[in-house]
Amino acid sequence: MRVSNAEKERSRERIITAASRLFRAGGVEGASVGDVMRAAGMTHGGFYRHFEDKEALLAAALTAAFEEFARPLLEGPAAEAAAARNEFRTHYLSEEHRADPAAGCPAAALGPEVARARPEVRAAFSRGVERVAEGLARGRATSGEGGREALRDLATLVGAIVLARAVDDELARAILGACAPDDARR
Amino acid sequence: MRVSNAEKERSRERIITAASRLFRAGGVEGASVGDVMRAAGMTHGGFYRHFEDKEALLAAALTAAFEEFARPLLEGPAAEAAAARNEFRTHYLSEEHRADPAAGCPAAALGPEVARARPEVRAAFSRGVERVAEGLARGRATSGEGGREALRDLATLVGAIVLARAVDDELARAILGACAPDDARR
DNA sequence: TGTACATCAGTGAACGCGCGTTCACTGATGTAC
DNA sequence: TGTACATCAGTGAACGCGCGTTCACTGATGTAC
Repeated sequence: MRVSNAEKERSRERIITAASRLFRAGGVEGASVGDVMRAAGMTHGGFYRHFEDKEALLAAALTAAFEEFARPLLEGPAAEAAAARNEFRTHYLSEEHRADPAAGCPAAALGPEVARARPEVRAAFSRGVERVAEGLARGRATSGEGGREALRDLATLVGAIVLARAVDDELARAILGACAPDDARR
Repeated sequence: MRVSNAEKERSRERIITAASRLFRAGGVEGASVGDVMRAAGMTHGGFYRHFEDKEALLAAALTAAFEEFARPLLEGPAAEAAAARNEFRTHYLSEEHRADPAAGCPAAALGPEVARARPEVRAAFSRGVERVAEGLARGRATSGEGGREALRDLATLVGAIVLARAVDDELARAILGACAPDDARR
């Protein structure tokens, strides 16, 4: 039975939200279209009324995940940007973030899979990375150097959590600790 | 027809070498057991004379890939450790490494998949990360600080290449450039 | 505003396909004497 | 060293399974008048 346009839009949002969590948790290949639709409260058949194919959903899920993930960096007043950045970094390198990829950084969870995906998916990922880097650059040197620092910071964070999640607990703690700010300079 | 023990051992090495390349190139799920065996010059049925299952092969492939990848850092004389480290870093952040994951860093190519794998696989990955970190720590401060720096360097390298491979070319260049040593201090 | 009809969101069965794994078989290799 | 037999590496067919995607169908919604 047909549902209203407003309800269709709500269905679409539920699908994207579910995919954004399930893909980050288990990888794109670890969550089937059926899994995603079930998590969104529907059956699998209706999926193709919303997306061309599974990879189109991945693009939408990445955009949503990055936007949500970068929000704390981008929404506060400029004067508090440095504080927001520190808080972001601390959370990023926390045991909670390591243990909960479903709500965590999409770049760390899906990078290698996106590297093998269609240009459309890579484009969504690129825009997301730019958003996070933009957030990390706020309130920094206005020259190109601020952007450079932001990108290097982001790379360190992503690498740290990718490694920490794949290694045993002891080594993970050493990695996360090594990448944490060790003084006020950072 | 049965083959000699020596030939069996050679078969095993070919399987591991093929898997180590194919898994890095396309992900573990992107290369089937049949693909690996074909690349090793055999048919799929014999696979289980060598490995319990596909994940056991992943553990072996990770060990081999890390050992090969860390070798340049570990084998030279101690006096040249700093130079080897710089060369390693430069190659790591190069366009060649970005374009050729099959011969590249196993951590960057397979981290997220390993994070979801069995303890046996995670253990092999952990030992590999330790080996690379050991290589990066050679000739550095003997205190704990040298190891800390090595781990942070490794995280930056891994994150940079994970991001660079998933984003478009222009942003990739910016990321790799931002993580490259910009003076003799690094 | 009301009516008649076209549209289409969601359902659930079905499809073709590739996967990891198993198995019977072959015949060369390993081993016990 | 030679012989007889057990072992087992590799082959290729077959298995069960889950996947992405398609499709006929239903009936509520959207729309043209």
